[in-house]
Amino acid sequence: MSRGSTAGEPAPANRNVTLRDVARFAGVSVATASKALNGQPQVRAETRARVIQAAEQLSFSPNTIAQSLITQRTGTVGLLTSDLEGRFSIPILMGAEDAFGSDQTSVFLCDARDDAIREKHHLRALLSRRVDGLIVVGARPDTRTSLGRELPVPVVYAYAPSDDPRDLSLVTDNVGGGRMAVDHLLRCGRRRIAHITGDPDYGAAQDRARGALERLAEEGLEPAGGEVWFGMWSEAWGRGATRMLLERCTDVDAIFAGSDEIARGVLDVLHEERIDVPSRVAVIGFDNWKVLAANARPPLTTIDLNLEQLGRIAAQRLSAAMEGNPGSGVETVPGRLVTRESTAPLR
Amino acid sequence: MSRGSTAGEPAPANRNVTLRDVARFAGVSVATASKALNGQPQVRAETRARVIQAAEQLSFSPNTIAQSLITQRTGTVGLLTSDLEGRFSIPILMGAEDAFGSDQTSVFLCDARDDAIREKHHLRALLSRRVDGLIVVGARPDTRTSLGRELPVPVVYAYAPSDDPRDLSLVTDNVGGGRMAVDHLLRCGRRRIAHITGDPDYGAAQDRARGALERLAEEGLEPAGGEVWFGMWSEAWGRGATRMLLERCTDVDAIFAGSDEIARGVLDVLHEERIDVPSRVAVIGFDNWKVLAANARPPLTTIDLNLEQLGRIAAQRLSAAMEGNPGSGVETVPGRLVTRESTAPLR
DNA sequence: TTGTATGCGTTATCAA
DNA sequence: TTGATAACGCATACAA
Repeated sequence: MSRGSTAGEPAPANRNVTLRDVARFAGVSVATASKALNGQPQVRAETRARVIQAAEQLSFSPNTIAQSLITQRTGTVGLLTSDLEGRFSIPILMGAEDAFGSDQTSVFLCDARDDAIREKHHLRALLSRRVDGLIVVGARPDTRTSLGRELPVPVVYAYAPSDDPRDLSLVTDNVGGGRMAVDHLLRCGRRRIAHITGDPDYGAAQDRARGALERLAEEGLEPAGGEVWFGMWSEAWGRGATRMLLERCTDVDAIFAGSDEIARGVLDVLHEERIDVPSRVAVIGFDNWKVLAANARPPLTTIDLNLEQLGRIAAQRLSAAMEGNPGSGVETVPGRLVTRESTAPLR
Repeated sequence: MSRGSTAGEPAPANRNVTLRDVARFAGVSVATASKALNGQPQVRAETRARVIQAAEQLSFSPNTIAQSLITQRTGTVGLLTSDLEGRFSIPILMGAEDAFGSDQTSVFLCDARDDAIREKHHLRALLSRRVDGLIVVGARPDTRTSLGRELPVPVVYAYAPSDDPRDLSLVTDNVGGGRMAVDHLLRCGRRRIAHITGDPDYGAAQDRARGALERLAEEGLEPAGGEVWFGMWSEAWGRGATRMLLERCTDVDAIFAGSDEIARGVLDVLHEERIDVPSRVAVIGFDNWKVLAANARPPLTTIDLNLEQLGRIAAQRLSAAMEGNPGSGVETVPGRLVTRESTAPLR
C-alpha cells in the first residue's frame, strides 16, 4: 500500500530499492542486473527484459552517488557566479543550465557575491563534491584573475575573461556591437550620429565606443558633438547628456545610447522637446533589456549580446574539456541587432 | 614540482589524495585518521594533531561522495524553478542559496521552463542524485499542483503555493501589500485614491486590489474613479488608464499602481499633463523593481515583497523538515514599504 | 551467458 | 586509545 501507485501514474522513484532488490526480484545476480540495465551486450535478451521489468515494477532508480564513486565522474558541474543579482549572469546561467541536458549533467549554483573569500569557499565546497568541471561567470565584462592552473577539473570563464591566456574564456562582442549599432544607423541614412554612454571605467563602455568610432571613421565621419559622451549607466545621465547634446549640436539625426537605460533617458528628453523619433532623430540602445526596450516610447531598437547563447557555448566548451579536449584563449560571441520602432530610414 | 605550492598560497585541493594516504603519512590507520579529522573524542590529542597536519600537508579534501554513500545524506538540495527568466524567481533563488551556507548544503539548479514534462524529468534526476530536499519555485503567485506526497524527501513550495494543504508553502503577502500601499497614501493625507493595476486573471492583481479596497473601506472611502482599473502589466496600460482616470476624475490626489511598470506609465502621463508628483498627486508602485523604481521621475515609492527573505525562509523551513520537523499549510511573508520621492504628505 | 569477487573512499562497529 | 573489518550501492575483471 505504502508503495502503491494506481495504474497510469508513474510510481515515484523509491529510494530504498537497490540493485540487489531488482536482481533478487528478477532471479539473477547483481552483476547481471547491472549489465542488463546498462545495456552491456553480454546478456541474454530475455534476461535483460526480465531485469528491466523488475526495475520498473520496483520503480528502481540507480544511486548516482554509488555510481560516481566507481566511475570517478559525478555528472555535475559548478556554476560559480559573482553576482546573481546582476541581470547579465542570469541569461548566461540559463543558457548553461539549458545546454547541460539535465539527465547528463546537473548544475551546482554558487553565488560568490563578488567576494574573493566567498569564492574560495565555494570553490573548495564544489571540489570536495567532485564536480567534473566549472563555469565561472563574472559580473562585469572586465578581466578577472584566474582561478589558477592547478585545479583538478576544467574551467571555462564566461562574460569576465580570465587574465591567464591559457584559460578558456567566452566574452561578449562589445566592439562588434558598437559597430553594428552605428552600421544600422548609417543604413538608415543617418550621418550626424551621437554616442551617449556610461561609466568610462567599464571596458564595455570603451569597447562599444571604439566599435562605433571605427565604423564612423570608415565613412569619414566623426560623432555628432565631436566626442563620445561618457557618464553613468542611468536614465538620468541619458537625459542630461541629451539636453547638452541638443544645445551644442542642433542637427543631430541619430543617437546611439550605450545602454537601454541611457536610451530611455534619451527618448524622454526628445519627447519633451517634441523631437520626433524616429523620423527626425533615430535612437538605438544596447542590451535588449526587455522591460526597458519593449516598453519604451517608441519601442527601442537595440543590440542584444546573446548572453544565453554565450552560456550555452560555455557549457559546450566545458563538456568538450571534460571529454579531454580543452581549449584556451578568448572566444568572442557575436551580438545581434533587434529592430523595433525607434529607428527607421530617413524620410 | 607538480604538486608544489609556494609558501603562503593555499595548496589547491588535491583530488587524488585519499584518507589512506593521510593515514599512512601520519603513521596511523585509516579508522584513526577518520576519527581524528572528524573530531571524535576517542583519540589522543597528539595523534589528532599529527593527522590534521598530515591532511594539511597533503592538502587532503574528503570525498563527499563516499561520505554520502555511508551517511545517506548528500548535503544537497534541488531548486526546481519553473521560470528562471522571470524576475521573481531570481531573488527567491538568491535568498535560498544564501541561507544554505555553502559548506553545509549545495544547491542544484533546475529550470523546468514551466513545462510539466520537463519538471518530471528534473525531478527524477534530482532524486537519483539523492538530494536531501527540494524547493519548488513557481513563476506566478497562483496555486500549482503538488508534486505529491510520495516523495522520499521533504519539499517546500515558494511563491506559487501547492494545492495540497498538507504541503508547506511560502507566499508573498499581496493583500497586505495592497493595504500597506493605501495606508501609506492615507498617512500622506490623501483621500481621493485611485488603483490602476494589471491583468485581472492574476491572483496577485486581485489580492492587491482587495487589500487596497479593504483599507479604503475602513476609512469609509471608495477608490477614485469608482472602481479598480484592471488591465495589463505594462507601461502602456499605465499611461492609458491614467489618461482615462484624469478625464473622469479631476480631483484625484493619489494613484496606487499595481506594479512598477504600470507606475512608470502613470508618472509619464502626469508629467505630460504638468501635474506635479508628489505635491498634487502621489504615486506608489509595487514590486520595487529597482531599474524602474529608482530611475523614475521622481524616484518611485513602492512595495517590496521581500522575495529574498522568502527564499531564505524557504531554505530554513526545508532544513527544519530535513531535520525531521516538517511543516504544512501556507505561510505568508510580509512585504515592506520602500519610500522614495513620489509620495509625500499633502502640502 | 551468468555469477563471484573486488574495490571506489569513507564511516562505524567492534576487538585488541 | 587504536586498528582490523564490515558496510554503503554499484560496476567490472575474471571465473565458471
